[in-house]
Amino acid sequence: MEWVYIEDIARHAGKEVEIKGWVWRRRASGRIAFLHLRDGTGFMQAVIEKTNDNEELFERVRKLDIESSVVARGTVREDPRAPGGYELVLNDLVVVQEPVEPFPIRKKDHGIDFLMDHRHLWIRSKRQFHILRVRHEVIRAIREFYNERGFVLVDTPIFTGSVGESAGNTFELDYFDYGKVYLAQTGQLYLEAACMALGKVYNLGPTFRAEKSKTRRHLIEFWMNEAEVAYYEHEDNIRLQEELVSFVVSKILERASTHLLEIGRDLKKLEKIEPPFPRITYDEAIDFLKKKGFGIDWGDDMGGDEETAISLEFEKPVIIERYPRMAKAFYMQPDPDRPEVVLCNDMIAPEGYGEIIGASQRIHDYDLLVERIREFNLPLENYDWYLDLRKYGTVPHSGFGLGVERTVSWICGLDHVREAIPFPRMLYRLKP
RNA sequence: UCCACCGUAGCUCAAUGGUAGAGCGCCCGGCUGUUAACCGGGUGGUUGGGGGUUCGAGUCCCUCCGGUGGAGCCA
Repeated sequence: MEWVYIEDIARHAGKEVEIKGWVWRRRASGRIAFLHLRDGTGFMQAVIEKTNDNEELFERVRKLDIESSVVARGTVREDPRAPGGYELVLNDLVVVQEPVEPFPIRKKDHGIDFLMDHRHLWIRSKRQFHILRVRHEVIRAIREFYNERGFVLVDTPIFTGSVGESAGNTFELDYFDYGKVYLAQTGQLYLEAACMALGKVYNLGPTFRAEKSKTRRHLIEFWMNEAEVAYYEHEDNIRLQEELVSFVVSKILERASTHLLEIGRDLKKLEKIEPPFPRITYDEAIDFLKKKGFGIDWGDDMGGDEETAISLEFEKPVIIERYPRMAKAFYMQPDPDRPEVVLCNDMIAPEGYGEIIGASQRIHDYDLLVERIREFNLPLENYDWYLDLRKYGTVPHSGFGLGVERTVSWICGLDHVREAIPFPRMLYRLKP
């Protein structure tokens, strides 16, 4: 008998097949019983009506506990009463294992603490199934975007000898007798080196921030996609970001809209996402926030509430550009017309989802970069190889980092990034 | 690190300082198409730990532990 996956079931209507999976739900009356099965690719129901010939099977089915692993055999039947339109008319069932005790996550309300403690089991639930499938499609679309445009994947290291941009907030560990090394907060400096070798480069991997942040937008370990392009300037950079985000959203709508609908996402909001995105300068943002009554002055960085207030003004992601240079990282290129601001931008997702991209044109002039490193009181010796890049054929270049979980969270309409990654690492939460 | 809130049955939550309860789950029975099935019966407690106030504490106070949300910082 042919083993088929639930996602392919429609192609097997009328045929006798085998499904290998788990019992998701069970309902039974005196004469008819339903088993809702899942197999990792989807959910479907199996049905059995009691007859003179199948009493033994019927009794086994109506007593099966949820999360029993089973191999179910039967005929695929199209039926409008079945969720999904197809069901399996059972004629045989092999139990691989029955749970040794009742599965803890049942059809009822659970608090987040309980669910997080049971994350290894929680991911079997329907909502998590759909979210993790969307995450998979988001990452697939990101890779596709770059690959179609001739970018080269450059995997940047997790262990780094020198600190990235800021000295605090890094995880420090012992590296044999070499001394201290740090877990990467960003691969940017390496991508800057790589773009001088390969032109257009990107990475996609985990990054680590030792920040004691406890908010719906923060993870300690999160996945970031970064891109860096030689000869790209500020405007080229923004255009690339708009195209990336629009591409990802359109691919999700194309391939994963059923998942989004299952978790209650309003697709109309995503269908509006196409370039160009609205743009405001930092100056305009500050004026707007002051009018809204925020106690913020020119030179201050924006917090989550400020970003949310701005994002709610637009239906698409909004680009905020040209921040004061002292509020941003040392390596950002000054605006030639206004040296007090830098050629950078953030991209703020709609509906209050916050910053999903941080971007800038990088300083390519050796002397200016040295001056900035000194101005920010950073140890010059840590940046020896980074400065080298400015000694040999330096060119303008630009890049950005996209937060994968925040993007997934926005696309899915989640209320916390912890559901956008299979096993979130959060403050004081490392299990499972 | 700081601020706020929370911790009671397996889970989600009630309980004016005065006999610890409900719904769901689970177990048993019933039900011929269920969609969070339904109906009947049963099961269920060191009220997070310690100390204190009080005739009496789930409730008030102190302290510790754990959790959630937020701030700062960022993707």
